[in-house]
Amino acid sequence: MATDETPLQRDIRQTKPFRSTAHEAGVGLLKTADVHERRVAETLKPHGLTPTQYNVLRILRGAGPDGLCTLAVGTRMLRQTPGISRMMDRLEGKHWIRRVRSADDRREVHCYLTRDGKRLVDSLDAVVDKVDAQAIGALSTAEQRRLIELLDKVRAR
Amino acid sequence: MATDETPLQRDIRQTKPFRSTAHEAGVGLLKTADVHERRVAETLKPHGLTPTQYNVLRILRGAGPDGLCTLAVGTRMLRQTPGISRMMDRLEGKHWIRRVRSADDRREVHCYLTRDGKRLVDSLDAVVDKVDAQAIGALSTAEQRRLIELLDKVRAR
DNA sequence: TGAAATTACTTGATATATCAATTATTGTCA
DNA sequence: TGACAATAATTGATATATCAAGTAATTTCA
Repeated sequence: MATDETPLQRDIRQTKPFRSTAHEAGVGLLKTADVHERRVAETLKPHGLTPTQYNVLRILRGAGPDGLCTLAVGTRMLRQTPGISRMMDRLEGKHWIRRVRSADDRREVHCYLTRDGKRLVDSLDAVVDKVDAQAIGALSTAEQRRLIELLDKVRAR
Repeated sequence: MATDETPLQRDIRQTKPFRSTAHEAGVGLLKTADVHERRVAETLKPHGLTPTQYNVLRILRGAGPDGLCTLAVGTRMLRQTPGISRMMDRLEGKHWIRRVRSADDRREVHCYLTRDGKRLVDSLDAVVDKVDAQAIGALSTAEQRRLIELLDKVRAR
């Protein structure tokens, strides 16, 4: 009475059935995110930055000319990133961002996109949109909305 | 004409609307996976292992007494892990796995779970099942199946 | 056969992630 | 006020990730 192999089982070469539907969904979530992030990483690679770096630059672009202090960037990131200070060091080293200690609260360090940084992120919009369109485009718009909804519920827990 | 803020926008404190539904889904996927993996990591932490280490041990348990050679483990992992050799070094250092150079093909190194390793994974089944049940349990079984299906499609691309 | 390609790792160098501890600054409130 | 707590960030130590290059064993096939 062999049940049919699921696509996920094939993807991770797992011969035994999943212990529960919930477990299969959890595993599928992690595996799919890994696949998706790698697609994005591959796209960004020729431009010399990682998904995390790209994420920071986009956040700073969204923040506009006022910039954002370091920890505030951290709370907006797609992946929790404890080493954000050092990450900023590297971004500053590449002249994509600039940092200034805040005048009103001298504990804070405000981060801004430089002209170079802005130019870089802007130039990446097209290619990144394309990855999303291709990868997520496997789903119809209605399915995409359904996926968003289901993921919202999982996070809300 | 401010559109309503989506749950994802709140989660990543993003004020601007997403450029496309596909992009929102991609972002939601990565964010949700990060949240989920951290829940799992938190559960495993008191037992002294990371999600990746746990993944390896489970794969080896599934492989049974014959074990699996290093690269075969790699293809089964939830996250692509180029540094698998060194990861195995560490697992061996903790006496959770054992490695033997294969007799028929001396390029291969077979990895097995030790008794300690087996005992450890076995002891973790309950808690890990519980995280999945709690986190993914935000969805009904039908919704879980739908999620699995949608994720399958994204990976298939 | 035997030289060349392929496979299965291993190793070195560097980037990033994680956690704990530390510093500087600001907020709280007895 | 002034001690104490809380906040924002940095730093040090270590684990893990990534990529390129190297090594040893096996295949391929002219």
